[in-house]
Amino acid sequence: MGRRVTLQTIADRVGVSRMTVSNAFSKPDQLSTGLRREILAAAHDLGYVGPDPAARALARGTTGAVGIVLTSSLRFAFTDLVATSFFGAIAERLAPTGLALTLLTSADSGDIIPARDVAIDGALIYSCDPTSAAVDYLTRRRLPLVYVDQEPLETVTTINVADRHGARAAARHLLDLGHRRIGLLMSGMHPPHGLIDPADVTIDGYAAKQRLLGWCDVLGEAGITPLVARQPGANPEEPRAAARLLLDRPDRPTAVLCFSDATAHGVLRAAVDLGIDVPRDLSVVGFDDNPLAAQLRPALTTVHQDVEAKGKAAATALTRAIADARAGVAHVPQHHVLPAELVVRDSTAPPPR
Amino acid sequence: MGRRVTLQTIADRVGVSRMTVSNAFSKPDQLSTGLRREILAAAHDLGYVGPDPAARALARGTTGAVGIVLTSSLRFAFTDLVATSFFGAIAERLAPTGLALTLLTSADSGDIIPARDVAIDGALIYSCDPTSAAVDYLTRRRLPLVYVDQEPLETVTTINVADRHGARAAARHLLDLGHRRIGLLMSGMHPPHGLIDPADVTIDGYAAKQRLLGWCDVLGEAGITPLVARQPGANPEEPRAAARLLLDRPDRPTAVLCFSDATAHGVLRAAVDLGIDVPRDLSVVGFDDNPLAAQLRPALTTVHQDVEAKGKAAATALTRAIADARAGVAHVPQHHVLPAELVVRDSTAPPPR
DNA sequence: GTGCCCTACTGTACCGATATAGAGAAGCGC
DNA sequence: GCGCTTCTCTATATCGGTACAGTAGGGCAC
Repeated sequence: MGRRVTLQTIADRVGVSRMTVSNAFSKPDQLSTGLRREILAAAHDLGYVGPDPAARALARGTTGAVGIVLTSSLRFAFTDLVATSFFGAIAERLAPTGLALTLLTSADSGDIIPARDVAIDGALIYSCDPTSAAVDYLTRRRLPLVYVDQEPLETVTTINVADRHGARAAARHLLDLGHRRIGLLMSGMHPPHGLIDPADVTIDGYAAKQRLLGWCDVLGEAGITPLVARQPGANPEEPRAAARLLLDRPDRPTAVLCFSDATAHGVLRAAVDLGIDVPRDLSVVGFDDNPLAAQLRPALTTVHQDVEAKGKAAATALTRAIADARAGVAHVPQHHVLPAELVVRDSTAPPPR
Repeated sequence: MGRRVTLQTIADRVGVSRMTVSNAFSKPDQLSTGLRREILAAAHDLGYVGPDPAARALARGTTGAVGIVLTSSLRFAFTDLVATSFFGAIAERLAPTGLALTLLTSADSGDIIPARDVAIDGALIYSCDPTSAAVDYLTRRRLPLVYVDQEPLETVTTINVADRHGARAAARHLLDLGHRRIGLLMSGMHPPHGLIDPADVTIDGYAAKQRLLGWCDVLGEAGITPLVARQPGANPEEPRAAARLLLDRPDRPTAVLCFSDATAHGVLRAAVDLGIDVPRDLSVVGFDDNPLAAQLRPALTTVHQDVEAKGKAAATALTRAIADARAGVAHVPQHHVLPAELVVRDSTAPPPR
């Protein structure tokens, strides 16, 4: 059985040095056209496909792929419209650079840590526990990193959305309409679930925390104590159930601020179940302005974030960080904050009298 | 400036051979606990993070990542609910094996071909022109491959859905209800668009072809010539416009068979625009049974495919092919066909008289 | 005490490329 | 004819690991 075909095989066949064959593939301007043609022909003849990516990665020190680390349930990452739009924007932005995108899960248990074992040139850390083993490895490996929707860290480039600002605007909007009994509907995998004290909210994720803080900034100032419910987020039916914790009660809120459009959708459906008219009897505010928000009925008042721009910014920041690293230049961490703006549609109105 | 820390650095420090250090990380049972602890401590001390993935990939011949090749617009791949659910199912299935998933685009122009330059252990070929350069490289590299929703090829393991069968069921359902004037709404990026002859349909993708064939099998048998419209698929507004080509005419169809639930959604919205009642005045059948189909109003009659199972089957087939390759066993190509079944909901009824 | 196995570790030979410096020939100005 | 640059191509030294075949020493059976 013949050995595998490598550069050397071709070099021997053509009678040139291995380096020249390498150049024929990787640096065409380093050799004469004639010889190059001859080499490529011989390569084709021998069934050689091109330089082995793994060997090239070792020799060059670059792999041509960047990672994106996801902690939260994979099911969620691919079900959530906001997440998928974000991935799409990144992939699209990365395509012309030739970088592939590798999905790295960060299950914290076991010793399966792709982030440790897969070769990449840099990574995006997205909606991911920053203390996870995966992030730890990447950091210690000194790979170029960009944090997205994570607690800002001085030393790392971050991309964030003005969630707190947006949340404030949402809360203020309800106050301006005259609402005083206000419910908050949070999302999060870990207990406690159900009706809870705002102070007890175990926060999952930086964005969730910022949104809650934003609401409380405004409500607190107005002396309002909201009613808070919390639900595990992945399943579309769960928000609907959680919403009833807020709606099935005599002193039910006249308005609900939701962690996302998906949870808001659950509230709308629960309202239908209960015969509560939105916005006449109940105002609902979402978050994200995902593609469905405008199509819901009533169209959802929500806080818009530009996911497309977020993906673009993340991809650009990462490619820049990688370029800096390659050039040996010290990378100066940057901190982008993208706007989040209230979009008033048809799901909010003054409270019933 | 000190050199990078490698296994050798640690070996020198501890006074053992490099191989022993390697074993401390990769084969713990090959050395005594005490020595191992000492080595790991020294490694930690020196800031060594673990074996370099690129070097390991070269030495071991495996990378810990598999690719998924996507041709169709990336925007589409991340916008389409069917595609994203599929990715999710794959990622979830892959996670416990420790394999990461690398998204490989196959832009046919230029020499940016991640599939050629990124090291992977195997790949899924999904909704992708089988003649693309990316697929060609992967094939010639003799990487384990699995084709999903592609024209079956004897020599490669394939995963397909019984699209043609499902399409037949959909068409038969309309005939059974009594429909005779039937429209088809196809999706495809390439011209011609608009109202076209079924024979002129340039097919994009194997699935599209199978669906069209299935419809025509049944309609042809019944002596019915359908009215066919075609639209570029990515944008949610486009089906709505294309639908009007079928609906804005005196002899408008009493029923429309749609390439996907997304296009069916467009038809439903066009019907609303035109004041046409579904299903009283118009029956609409989708394809895929995506998560939204049941939530549309009226709930969509459609052809269900189990995307979750498709992802599972794809991931399993690929990991098996990779295992076979590693073991040096000849891989016997398998051809899975998953069921596609009609789900009758509220968007179909007998034609108006 | 001899033979044998087992454990723990070592030495050498790759894995398949690229970087970098430099050698030899050709072209050019003066 | 001399020196200089340009164009091609070569030689050597990595890149950072892992595989595999040993070797040395200790324990055990008989």
